[in-house]
Amino acid sequence: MEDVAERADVSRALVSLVINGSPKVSEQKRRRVLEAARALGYRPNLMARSLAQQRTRIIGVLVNDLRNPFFAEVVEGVETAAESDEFGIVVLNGRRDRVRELAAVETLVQLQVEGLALVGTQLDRDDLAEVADIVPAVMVASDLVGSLDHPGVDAIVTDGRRGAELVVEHLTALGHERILHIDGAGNASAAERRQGYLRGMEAAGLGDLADVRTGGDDEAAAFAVIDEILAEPDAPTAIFAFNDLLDAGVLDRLDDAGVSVPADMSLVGFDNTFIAALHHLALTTVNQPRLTMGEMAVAALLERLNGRDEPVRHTLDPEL
Amino acid sequence: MEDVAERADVSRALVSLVINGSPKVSEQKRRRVLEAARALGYRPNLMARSLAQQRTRIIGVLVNDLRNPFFAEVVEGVETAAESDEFGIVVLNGRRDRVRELAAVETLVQLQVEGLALVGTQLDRDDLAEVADIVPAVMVASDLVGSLDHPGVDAIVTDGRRGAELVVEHLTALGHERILHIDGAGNASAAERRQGYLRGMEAAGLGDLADVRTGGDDEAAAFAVIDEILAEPDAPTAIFAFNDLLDAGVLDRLDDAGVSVPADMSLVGFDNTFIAALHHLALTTVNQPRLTMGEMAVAALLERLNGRDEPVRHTLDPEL
DNA sequence: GCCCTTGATTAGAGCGCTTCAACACTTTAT
DNA sequence: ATAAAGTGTTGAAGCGCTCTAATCAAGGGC
Repeated sequence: MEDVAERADVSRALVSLVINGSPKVSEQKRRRVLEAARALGYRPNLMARSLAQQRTRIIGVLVNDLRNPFFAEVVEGVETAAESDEFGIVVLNGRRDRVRELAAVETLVQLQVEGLALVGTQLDRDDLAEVADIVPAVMVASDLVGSLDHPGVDAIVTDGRRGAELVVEHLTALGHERILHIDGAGNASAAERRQGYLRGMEAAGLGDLADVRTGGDDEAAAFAVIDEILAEPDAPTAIFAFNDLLDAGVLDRLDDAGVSVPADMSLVGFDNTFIAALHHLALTTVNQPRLTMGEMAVAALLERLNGRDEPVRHTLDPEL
Repeated sequence: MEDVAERADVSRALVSLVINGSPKVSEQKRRRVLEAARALGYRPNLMARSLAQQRTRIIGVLVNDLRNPFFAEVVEGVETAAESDEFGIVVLNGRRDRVRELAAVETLVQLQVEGLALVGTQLDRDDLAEVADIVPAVMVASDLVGSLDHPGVDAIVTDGRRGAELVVEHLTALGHERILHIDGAGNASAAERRQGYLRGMEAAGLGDLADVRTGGDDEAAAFAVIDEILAEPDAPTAIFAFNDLLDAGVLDRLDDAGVSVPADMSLVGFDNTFIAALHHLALTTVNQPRLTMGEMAVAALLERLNGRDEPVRHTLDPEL
């Protein structure tokens, strides 16, 4: 910056004004500075700028699992919204490991992000207690584990309970009674969907046929469960899987076992990822408005930055 | 930091030493400082640290498209490798837009990243000319457009030509002759695979049956092409799609048209994403060692940081 | 002709940290 | 006893930028 100033024969302060597009710089000097900057290949140092400015204009995004297309799309929503508000984002990948998530949050805070978007994370209230006092945070697509709100944490979620109920209603309408649920094990959204399933079964008068098995959140998690189920008497006629990824695994294993879908078994997933849309799979699934969720998350953070103090919780309606 | 120093009754310099785990601090003061830091909830400011230290320990990652599981997995490889070398990564998503990619590179440079991993990007030599003098860069899974090397840019690629040849060999071995290729349009790896396809066809004595159509790199890109093909006389008996995503789209559209795979049409993709592995699709595809590629990229960058000056180019072998 | 305003420019302090050289204090060698 | 070497600690400069307050030049009003 010093060099640019010297070459343009102005002060460092003026270079700063030009770089930041201040209106009170004469056209003549502006040109001189820009020319000098180009000639020297000058690039402002974002670190130094942030330090001096005491703000970074960065939103930190922590994702449960980048390989899950569902989360990837939520992140895209966050990214577009942030971009249009002149914010940058830094994405860290928790890779389904809660400890890694915790470390990532710490990194982001130290990076001085101005807001924290937690996409599908498994963090609980205590994990965020300290952090939420420092930087506004918003949970997206999963809620604080245990549902104990923190006044500094907003939430953008789809109603997983309702979504699961929709699934059960759909299947019972098709005449199914033995409907089994393979859940998301420890995944942050698992409990909610499980509850919705159970409630749906009750409501349909099928309470004692309700059957929940422990699954997970990727294809591999389905294999053991399916083998187990098929070996039992009274196999279900329909399976509701925690999410599309798991559902795809279920489909695979059923295929291996010669069970054809939907003739011998109905299948429903959750998230409406592009996988479900592939005609060969044609999985029934529950849609969550991914991009919108990402955008709403950014909106929530910006409101916080503009002074809002009470927590906000947007619950979106799922659709079959 | 000042506050911590005061509370622990030491100088700011000593706090710095403790935080950075310097060995030459007495156990007693180390304890006092850590205690004070905890009590005050002190968090080092990464921006300030980087500024003072004149290094960030951050690797910038620019991805062509995060929604493509192939790229997501390469990024995971980069991430794990970076992590074990005590580097952080910042991921930016180009979303298939070259202009956005260019802007992202600029952002990363201004962020003072110490290395640049360009995953599947469409940038060319000129785009990087300036940047590559400042910060080491490595192209992953795609090469500089035009293949004009830059001495500051390394490359980790799979041999797309060979991969495409493998595909053609596979299909001809099955007895196919009318093998059509739907390419990746402007995608960075498209040209190479196209060439491999053409060469393979020549080698099999099928040069005049070679037929390349413009596709793209996502499912939607396939629709129009398939409609077109099916309307023509002499439809192909096999299709080689640019990548798995496109291939899935091809499969979908064939399905719509009542063409069954593989009975009426053979299909091959590229990348070996988990999509191809789904039994219901069971797409034949060409594998690239994604995680390894990510890890090699980091290794290449670190070598640069340790003084290597000549460019390096690792070409990995694809596998059907 | 003087004072005030307006607009453009600059000096300099400060952002939170690291690090080098200097310092005080011990320990060891002579 | 004294010099030399080693430990642990600190003062202060500096990283590249921003931003406030001060300075300067040029009109405009009286």
